[in-house]
Amino acid sequence: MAQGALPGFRDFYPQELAERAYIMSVWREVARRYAFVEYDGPPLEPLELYTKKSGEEIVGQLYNFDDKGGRQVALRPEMTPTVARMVGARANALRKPVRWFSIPQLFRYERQQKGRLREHYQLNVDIFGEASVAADAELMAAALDMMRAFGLGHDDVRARVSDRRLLRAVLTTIGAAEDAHEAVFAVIDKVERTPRAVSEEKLRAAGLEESATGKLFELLRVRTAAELRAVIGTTNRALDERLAEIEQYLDFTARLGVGEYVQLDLTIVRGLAYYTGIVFELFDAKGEFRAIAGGGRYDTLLASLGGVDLPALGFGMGDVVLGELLRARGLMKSAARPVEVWVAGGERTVDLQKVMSLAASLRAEGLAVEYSLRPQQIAKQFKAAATAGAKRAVIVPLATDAVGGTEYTIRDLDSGEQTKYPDADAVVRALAAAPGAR
RNA sequence: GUGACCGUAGCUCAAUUGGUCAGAGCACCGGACUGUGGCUCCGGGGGUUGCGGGUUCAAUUCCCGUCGGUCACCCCA
Repeated sequence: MAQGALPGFRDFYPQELAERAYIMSVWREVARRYAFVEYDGPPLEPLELYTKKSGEEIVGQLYNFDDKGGRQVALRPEMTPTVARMVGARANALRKPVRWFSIPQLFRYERQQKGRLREHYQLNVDIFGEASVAADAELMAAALDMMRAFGLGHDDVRARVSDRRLLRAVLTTIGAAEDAHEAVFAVIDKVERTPRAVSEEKLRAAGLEESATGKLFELLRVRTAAELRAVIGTTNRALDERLAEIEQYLDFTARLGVGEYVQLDLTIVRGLAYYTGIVFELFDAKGEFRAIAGGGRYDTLLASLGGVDLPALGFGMGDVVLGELLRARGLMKSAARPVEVWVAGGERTVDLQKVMSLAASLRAEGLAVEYSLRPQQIAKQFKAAATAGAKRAVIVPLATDAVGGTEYTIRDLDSGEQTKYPDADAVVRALAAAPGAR
């Protein structure tokens, strides 16, 4: 067996690259519709950029090394620190809100598994400088419009939304002490893949009363704001504020046309990281795959990284899980550009020369042209044209003999329809005038 | 980092209880088809059976190690 790519890394053969290009083209197109503009940063960053935000533990999960100048560097595992730096550096000059997106290749030194490699391309969409929930709704709409653009309807994809501040208010309301919240978050984050008895035990250890635990499990099953209000029963000012906000958010997403995808789901916590407000994850409705995308609001991150104090929110969407889902649903397309015209001619070098001249003229018109690089039987050339997926073929008359006449023929390889032209110029004019040879 | 399962041509797989078992289909290349393709027929290239040891008269088939793959845990992108 020949040496393959490193574990967790991918070779992109033309077919796979065409699929990747398709995914990226959809990302870019929808991002454009939402007026997000593209940026990029360096794939290699100072190690410190990541340890400062996530602590030293993260180093075990990074591709890092000392460069020849003795600097500690790392292949970027995420884009947020980079974009935070970039925005911070020009915060005053940028028109707010800042709407940026990027499609970086990210790296993570971790054992690979389904939907998770050591490298992937991840769309990052962020908004900086806007604290309103309208921005949260806008972000969600962009993510879901991408799903729609890929052909994934609300029967295929679910957007599960929560809000950390809402969850805190809920916890307080049901009687969970402030200092137990973090521990409760951790339990909630894993509640779906943990036996209930285990979760209950952990909640008890965190100091929750039996009644509060029961209430919490009820609340985690809630999927609308109205249900939440009904289940929790009592209310208070902090809870009211948060409920009003999430309700407005849900209304906004509906106004933006993606309401049927969105549901409230307090089990969504998004790790333990830097999120401060509304958080969300996109899943396939059947629950076969990992999260397709995830994100939320991180209003304090820029300031904590030593930059400006700007509210911020964003989401990431990787190409791996999305690709798996699209393939499984028969929705994967390819951005491959096929051969538009195949030029066929006789079996001698003089014939090949005529073929080359015509090919050059057609290429000058912008057409994708291929031909047999060595003189061969015309049947063979047609076989090659078919295999290449060419849309049309041009048959060049023999250079010397008059067999077959002196006219050029354009043949539609799908329909078999043929048209004759007196000379090469006429062929070029005909093909250049009728592009769309896809 | 931990655990389970798996590893035969580019792909999908076959090879009786270890004994001509290294094969088939697809793909690729060539020929049948000396001015027209995708069909058909024929032929060809390509594998030290992931790699390295061991057991045995004999291993693809058993054992160990290693590398790789898949899945789960950890963690999260």
